[in-house]
Amino acid sequence: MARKNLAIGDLAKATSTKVETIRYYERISLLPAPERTAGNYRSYSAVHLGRLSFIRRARDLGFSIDQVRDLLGLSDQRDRPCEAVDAIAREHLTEVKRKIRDLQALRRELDSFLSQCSRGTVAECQIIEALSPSATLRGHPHSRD
Amino acid sequence: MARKNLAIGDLAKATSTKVETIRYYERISLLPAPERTAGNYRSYSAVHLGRLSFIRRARDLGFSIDQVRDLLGLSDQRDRPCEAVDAIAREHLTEVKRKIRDLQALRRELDSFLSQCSRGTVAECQIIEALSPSATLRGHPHSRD
DNA sequence: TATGCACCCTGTAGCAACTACAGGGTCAAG
DNA sequence: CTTGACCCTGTAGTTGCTACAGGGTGCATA
Repeated sequence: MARKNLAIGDLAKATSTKVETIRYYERISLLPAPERTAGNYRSYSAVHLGRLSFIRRARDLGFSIDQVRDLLGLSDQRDRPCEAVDAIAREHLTEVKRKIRDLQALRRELDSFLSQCSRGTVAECQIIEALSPSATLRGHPHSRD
Repeated sequence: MARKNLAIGDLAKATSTKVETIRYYERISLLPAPERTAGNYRSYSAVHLGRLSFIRRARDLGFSIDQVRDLLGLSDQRDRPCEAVDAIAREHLTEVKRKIRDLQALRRELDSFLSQCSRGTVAECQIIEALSPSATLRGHPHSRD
């Protein structure tokens, strides 16, 4: 009673995934290999659709492939306590928070560089100046060659 | 009057860069190839030290290798207007802001998942539920196999 | 002088997570 | 029966390094 099987292109469209990515997921055993048609085409069932949707969603949320693999494994063990799931999500959240902090620090630095730009020549450019090593400790390199 | 030339390991220490990374930068023509000693060791001058420090700082600020290449090229054209420098920094800032926004959205989602975790079994896990495709549109997969 | 040992050399392969071919085969429409 | 859209496998490219393997160099010490 397999209702409607999907070719790889259909699955790709249904999940906004590239065909190559689906084959890649199969190669790394993230998505199980589907049946094949007489012409050797992959033929996906609703189970695959569900599984790939799960993967995509988790990937969109920034979980690594390994984390997704763990989450998938856990999601199949429905009677186990969900502490492990919680732990993965929590670990990921910590990572995300760290990245946000780092990027915000970065933004402040870039903001400050840009606000100081006097639109003169490169020689006076505060951005280049800021990137240059210990600007006050040396003369301008190549200043008179 | 070359004051003090550095072996690759010294340069690595001075810039908190791995030796392999320095050789990699040379291979991709980001850092110019230095002189060699009689024994074929790389011998770096203060110019290299300055250039690598610039590269590291820019990389720490999240500029891509190509952006760093552009910034380096511009920093050598000291009499040109610094608009191009400004443009690179501005473009990068836009990217950084976008990443921050994305990550904050992500954090909100993860926060909400975690706050709903009832510490029951995987079957009731809100995190898994949230990742699962259109949860209301289907029964539990594998629910009775 | 021999012998460690730390350092250096080249070249290549690996990491994540895809993406993009090349060089074919399949299938339905016209 | 040909055209075109799709599919197949396999391999190489992407970014920015990092990690070997299998050697050579240079200096101190026994």
